[in-house]
Amino acid sequence: MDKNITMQDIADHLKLDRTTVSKAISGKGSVSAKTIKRVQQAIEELGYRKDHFASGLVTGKNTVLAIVLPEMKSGIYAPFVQNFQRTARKHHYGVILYYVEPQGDNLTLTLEMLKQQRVSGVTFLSGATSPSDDDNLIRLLDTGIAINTTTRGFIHEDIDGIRYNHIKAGFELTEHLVKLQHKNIVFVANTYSSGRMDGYKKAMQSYGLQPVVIGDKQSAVKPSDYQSLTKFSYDLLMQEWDRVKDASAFIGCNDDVALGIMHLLKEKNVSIPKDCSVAGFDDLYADVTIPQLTSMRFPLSEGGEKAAELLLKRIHANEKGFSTSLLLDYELIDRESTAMYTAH
Amino acid sequence: MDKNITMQDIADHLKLDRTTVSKAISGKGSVSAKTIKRVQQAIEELGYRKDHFASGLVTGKNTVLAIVLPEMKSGIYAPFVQNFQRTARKHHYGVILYYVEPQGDNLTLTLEMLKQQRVSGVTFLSGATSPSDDDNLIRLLDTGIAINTTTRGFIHEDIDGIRYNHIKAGFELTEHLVKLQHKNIVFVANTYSSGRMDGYKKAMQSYGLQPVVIGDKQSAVKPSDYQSLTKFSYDLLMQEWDRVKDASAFIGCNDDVALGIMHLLKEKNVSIPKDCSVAGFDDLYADVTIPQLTSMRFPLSEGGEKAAELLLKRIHANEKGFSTSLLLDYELIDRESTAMYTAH
DNA sequence: CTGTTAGCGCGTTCAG
DNA sequence: CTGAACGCGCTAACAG
Repeated sequence: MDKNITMQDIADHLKLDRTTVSKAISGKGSVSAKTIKRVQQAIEELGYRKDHFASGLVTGKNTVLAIVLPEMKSGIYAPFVQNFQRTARKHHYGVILYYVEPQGDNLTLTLEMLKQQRVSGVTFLSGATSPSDDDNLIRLLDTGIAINTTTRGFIHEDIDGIRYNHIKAGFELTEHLVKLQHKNIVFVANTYSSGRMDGYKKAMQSYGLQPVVIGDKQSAVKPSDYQSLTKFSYDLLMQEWDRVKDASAFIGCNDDVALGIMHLLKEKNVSIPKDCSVAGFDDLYADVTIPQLTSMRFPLSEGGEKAAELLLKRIHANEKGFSTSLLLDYELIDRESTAMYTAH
Repeated sequence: MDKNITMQDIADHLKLDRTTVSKAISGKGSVSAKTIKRVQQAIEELGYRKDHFASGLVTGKNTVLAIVLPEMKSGIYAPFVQNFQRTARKHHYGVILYYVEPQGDNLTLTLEMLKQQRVSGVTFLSGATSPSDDDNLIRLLDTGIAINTTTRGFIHEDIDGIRYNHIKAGFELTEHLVKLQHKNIVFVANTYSSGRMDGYKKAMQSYGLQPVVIGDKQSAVKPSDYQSLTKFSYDLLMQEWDRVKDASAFIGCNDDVALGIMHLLKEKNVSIPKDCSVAGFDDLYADVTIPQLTSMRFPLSEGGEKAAELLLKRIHANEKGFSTSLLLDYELIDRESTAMYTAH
């Protein structure tokens, strides 16, 4: 009754061969313009839709992309996944998700499943793979699958890369505060010193200001002792208070850290942003802080979109030999926690 | 060279017919125990792995499950998705994700893609479908796909449901505070009065205490005026302060609201939890508050696991005619923001 | 330009 | 119990 109609059906209806129809649709073989028209019309009439799945069996590629991402409790990758899917959907591609345990051994299984499903392209998110997996990724290329990664260095000329400009983000946020007349700006780091801090230092130096970083190296308070970076930065600031209490602005190396700063300042009755400005990175908690936190928004949504686009591009125009590398910028989201410096 | 070996290969190797091998593997037709052994051995030897994709073309079902979820910026569903995938992977099923815009019209496209991909089962998350879509879901059943939903009422006897026990959660959290000797417990609601509030009221009454709810109906401060529930609850409490300042405990109808409460209490120099306890629901921001917030953890991870299991169960034992309905419990996560009541 | 002949890898009839 | 035959829906190499 509601049976799906196939190429055969439209071939019968037109007294043609199914393969001719196939060519008319794909445009691969040579078909007369007239029959192409007829086929197109019959397609409309009968409401035919090509079965990509069946087609996948013979071509070896299904209209599906995949994301491989690390198992984490945070769910931080949600915007990436969402925009990746949205972009894929525009091109009528589905999106399969594979989680891998960092340091786990299920990447192998994942790669098997990718192949089995005839996935056309896959993005490996930062944390899902390490350099030791690179050989496997390169081997995966032989199956004709499109590949890219985020936050990884160059792996292969046929693997694209998406990176984030942490340094520029650090620079811009610092510059923003400098332009608000702040001079005494403290950066609260983490033992893992990312490019964000480098950007901060660069900005401070280029404006002739003295960088002050706490929490980067041998502070008595270590983030590894905490399950929460917020509490870490709170305790850190508490301990280093004498050293930094004259600061008119704090930058947390991420929003968790920035929140710890805010908590401590409130406790010290330092008004934000009247007496002191606070800013962070990632833009995760803007809506749950009072005042709302100024933050450099991590371009995850954009990343998802670009990743899918890169895959699609490789799939449709399969030129080989050059890896494109995208460097995505953060975006300053200026909210209530930062303001013009005022002397007291 | 590295060619995938097929049933044909193992048939050749055993001088058998391909279809006999197929039967030996599936156990459907009748095959001698001896040849089954031989086949199993050859499978090991040659490293054969069944191609589920190809098999999907003939059976009409691929070893893939799907989740349909609403496009939202929050990414709250991440734990659900992650555990769903983890469960699916155990059974060698893949997971396809489809986002739909609430009130958008791409659900139709999504259902088409589900069918095209020969998805074996699908979970529709709360917010992705509304009662007006039910006819489409029921029609989808005809394709032999397994279906369940979360936070939806009964739809069809062949569609399972997962629900969350909001009332019990409200009750338990309130009871927890009562057992800490609190008597004056205020519930900060939202215009949408969920079961959480009902549970609160029920608990208060059953302990002979007077429920006090603010923010539920005609308060001058309306959540719709805010993009952030945190700011809403902060302002609300500010305005109603005279009425509730004697409370020894506050319950926010979710963690966003609870954070607004915390912010205001800090500003009023009410010490948490010494002078006043605060608790919330969902357990989203535990690690970024100081003190850490006591909260009823929303069983999203469990939901993901159960949803996948329900699908798998329907797929493998295809009995029809009874819809199972799961009611999942929240879990009290007792942290620093709640403490025994002490008179001042 | 069209149709023929072969598959892709597997499942489900039927005879033998 | 085994094998032969047909089909899932589509693509790709040839001939006509």
